[in-house]
Amino acid sequence: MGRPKARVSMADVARLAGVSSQTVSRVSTGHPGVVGSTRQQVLDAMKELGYRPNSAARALKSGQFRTIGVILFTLSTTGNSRTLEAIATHAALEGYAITLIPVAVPTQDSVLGAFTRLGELAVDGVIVIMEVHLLDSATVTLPPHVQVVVVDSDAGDRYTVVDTDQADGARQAVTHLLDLGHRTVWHVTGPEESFAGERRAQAWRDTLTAAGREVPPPLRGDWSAESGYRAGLRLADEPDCTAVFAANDQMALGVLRALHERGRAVPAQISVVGFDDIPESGSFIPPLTTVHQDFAEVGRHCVQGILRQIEHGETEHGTTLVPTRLVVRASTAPPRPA
Amino acid sequence: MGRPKARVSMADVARLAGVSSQTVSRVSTGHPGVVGSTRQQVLDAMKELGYRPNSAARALKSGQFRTIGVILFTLSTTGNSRTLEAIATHAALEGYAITLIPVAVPTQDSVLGAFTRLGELAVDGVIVIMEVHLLDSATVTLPPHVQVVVVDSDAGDRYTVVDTDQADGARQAVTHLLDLGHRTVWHVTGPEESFAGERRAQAWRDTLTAAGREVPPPLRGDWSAESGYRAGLRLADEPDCTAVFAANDQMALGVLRALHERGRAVPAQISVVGFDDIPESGSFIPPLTTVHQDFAEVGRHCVQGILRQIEHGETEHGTTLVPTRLVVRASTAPPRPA
DNA sequence: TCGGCCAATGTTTACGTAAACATGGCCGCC
DNA sequence: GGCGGCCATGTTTACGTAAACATTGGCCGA
Repeated sequence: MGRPKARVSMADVARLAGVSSQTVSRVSTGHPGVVGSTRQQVLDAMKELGYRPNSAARALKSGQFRTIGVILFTLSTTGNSRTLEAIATHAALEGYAITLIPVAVPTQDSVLGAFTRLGELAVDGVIVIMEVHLLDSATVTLPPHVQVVVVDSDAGDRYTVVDTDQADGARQAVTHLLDLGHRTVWHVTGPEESFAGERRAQAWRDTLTAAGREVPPPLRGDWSAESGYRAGLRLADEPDCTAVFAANDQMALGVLRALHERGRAVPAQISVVGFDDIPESGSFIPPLTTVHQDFAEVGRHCVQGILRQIEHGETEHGTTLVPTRLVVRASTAPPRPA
Repeated sequence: MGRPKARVSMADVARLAGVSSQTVSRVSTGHPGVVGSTRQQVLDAMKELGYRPNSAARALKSGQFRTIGVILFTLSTTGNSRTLEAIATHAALEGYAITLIPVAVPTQDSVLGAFTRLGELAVDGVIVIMEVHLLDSATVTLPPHVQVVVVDSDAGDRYTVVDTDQADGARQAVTHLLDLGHRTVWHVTGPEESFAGERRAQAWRDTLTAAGREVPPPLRGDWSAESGYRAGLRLADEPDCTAVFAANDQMALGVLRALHERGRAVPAQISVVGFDDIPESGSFIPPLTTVHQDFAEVGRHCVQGILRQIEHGETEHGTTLVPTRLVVRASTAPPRPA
């Protein structure tokens, strides 16, 4: 296909339509003050030439890129990829594009690197999906006019933060098990760098304490099913253990397998609750009782929050918590009478 | 913080350093021909002012955005999000940014819409992660100079295509089961719009036929664990069924649950093989034998392919297949002697 | 009837960068 | 010792768009 010309500019359209390029600009941006017949001529010319506005020129002129950057460490956790998807969808709805800024390793340095690169990137705002104690605001210099929204953090005083209500979710999980009659609840935690994990663990501890129950030693996991399996093997050896709260569904899956291999029936002998409600959790053996996270809602709030800052200049920080909901399936039951 | 100035331009740096803005440009782009002492002055001035190059102006001048667009339908499948992650990582390595273009529904219209929007987006190339029979090249007008690489498609004659070697993976799965002594292998397919699913099914059929075995009717799934569960319930009622090949791990999970509920032991009575090797599959009950897909490699080839086109103008199309590998775990065994 | 005003459109300019071209000073060679 | 050439740096210009300002021409009211 012999391409007629590398790129078609407003000037080309203007020439063909017999108007000035400014009139083309007015048509292109939908400004008023162009009479119908002229507008139509311009539109025809645009179509004939296959005109597309040059976004670089627009951005240069307006200082706005209509783009949101998303910094994240990994897409391999359900939450991150689902949140990103929701962000992308809502941003597209508002006419914003998403630029992905992957950070190879979750260290302070690489996050700093991402923020630095950001200065050169064409973004109006940034959403950070990451544990934020990695960000030491004192050493990070954000380019001016770049707004930030953070997921999975407690930095609500410095940034706008959106997150799932981790604490309430954990509380619901533990309360559900206590209500069933379990004396206490064991916990398989996330990795210690994770704020989400930390908060789930804290709420687990608080709920038990508030109910006057003993707090068993937590078992440290790393979100992976494999780590859940290792924890499960140890739990299977705890004669007193009748209820487990795993900090995510993958680890719960590992716990289920360990208990199954050790011949500990779920839920007859031991009840298990997860966190996330990944699509597969309803197909575990047995189907998992878990805490549902609304990632779509988190993504929606992120975009909403960043756009409020970008477009309306609002800089009021604060934390938005998205509610969770316990989904009761078949992995929990009252404890077997001793 | 009283921001000193909204944005710092080369002119500002030039003024402070006492040089011309062109010299600043040369330092900024790393061009030779600037003597050490001058260079240092400029660098100092940049640092003092917090100068960051304006990417919009650069793009306008150079006609290159150093950005790759990724069109995809959903991030909720393991494959898509893992592939995207690899693409983002490799693109970042090459100094390219990734712009996400989510398509709400996988219809021809919305893909067309994405391509149209693309014309206005600041991208040098596009990677499409999607079933491509949705793309009718006759009606799609791509902006000039935008290159395309496609995942999950057979359009190798029109585009550069990168994909997992679906056929070989399925062949390995089926052969493994036949080698164990199973007379034939049942198949739970993906949705019919999926090329990947189609090809796995075709290879399953071909492998059985080539071995002179009977081809049982395939059971249609939709990638979800739930659909696998439904298929599994039906398979549990097939007295002849001793081996099942599910087109992905999620459906295999559903099959496992159905068989478990119906009291059909895996692998003693029925062997199950999946596809994808998601991280959790090693923690299924029992741990799943499955076909490992190297999404990282797919992503790498995508970026490599698109950059070859963008930077070297190569337009030779073709298909790159990334090899798969069977991971044998505990869900397969020889059939019980009749 | 004519001045003024508004609506439609045209002209100029600036956004920040970098290529292309221009300048000036110094060094080496004959 | 003079001149050609080259290296370091400066000046001009263009990329495509859109805001700000300028210019038409027609219509309405006094």
